[in-house]
Amino acid sequence: MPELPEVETTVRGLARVIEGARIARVTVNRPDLRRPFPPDLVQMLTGAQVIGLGRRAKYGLVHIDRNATMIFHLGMSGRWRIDPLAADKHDHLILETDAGSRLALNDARRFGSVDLVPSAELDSFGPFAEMGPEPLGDAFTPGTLRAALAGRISPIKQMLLDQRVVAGLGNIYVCEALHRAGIRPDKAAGRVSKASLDRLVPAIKQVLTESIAAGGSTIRDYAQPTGELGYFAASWAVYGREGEPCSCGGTVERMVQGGRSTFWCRKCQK
DNA sequence: CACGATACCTGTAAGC
DNA sequence: TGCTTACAGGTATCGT
Repeated sequence: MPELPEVETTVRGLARVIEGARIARVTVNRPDLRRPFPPDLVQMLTGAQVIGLGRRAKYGLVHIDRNATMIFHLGMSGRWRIDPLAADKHDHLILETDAGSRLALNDARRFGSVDLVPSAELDSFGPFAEMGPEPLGDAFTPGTLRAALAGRISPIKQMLLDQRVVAGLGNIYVCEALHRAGIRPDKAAGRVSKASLDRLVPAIKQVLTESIAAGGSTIRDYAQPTGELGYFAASWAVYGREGEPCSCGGTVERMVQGGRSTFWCRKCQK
């Protein structure tokens, strides 16, 4: 999926087109993604004005003037297409604005989701209720991370993917941040030194910030809503680079943790 | 409760 | 050219 930087660039792209606009027409091409669409989705969106966009972790938020918020998740393969030139069989939900723009939520694998909640109840929306801090927020510090990891024996890689520890990281940026901080991905989370966590937190913030500035990471089907590519993939130091040289002179390796690929360098990650 | 395995779904690339 | 297999940005759920 789209991890945090890709959702952030998606939300910014959508905002340019729908913030302040009224949704004139809603088309639902299938009844569900991972979950069924909310039964009142079409009724609530049709005629509503979009008053603002937002993001929580990897979820995009579309606030409308009916005290409601549409929450979308892009799963592994989701993306919004703005004014697509042609229809695609995976365009599942289409919004048309009164200004004539078309927005298509496209998701081949359908691991994504769309929910609708009263805006006042956002914090109690299921997935948000137990979520950890935003990695780019002030509440995410070496101290809070250290407290969250205390006593945990799972590998640090897997703990960073746990949205209850920190919310918004995915496979790519966890690999990249651990590499930047020089930490072995399979080290028990509770045994990562304070000095390492002091490097890890800024490494996470930097890699996310740099990726957002580059427009995210384009892989396969991810693109910003406008169709522009995200260029951060060119900056990956380890992700997807098995067998290639690491900048330290070592070699990037791949291992499997929790059924997912981890890319790392044993020479500079200890 | 923590943790690992599995399921969900389609597309693409690699291997034979 | 098929056909088969492995793998892909995530998360929910179900075992142990």
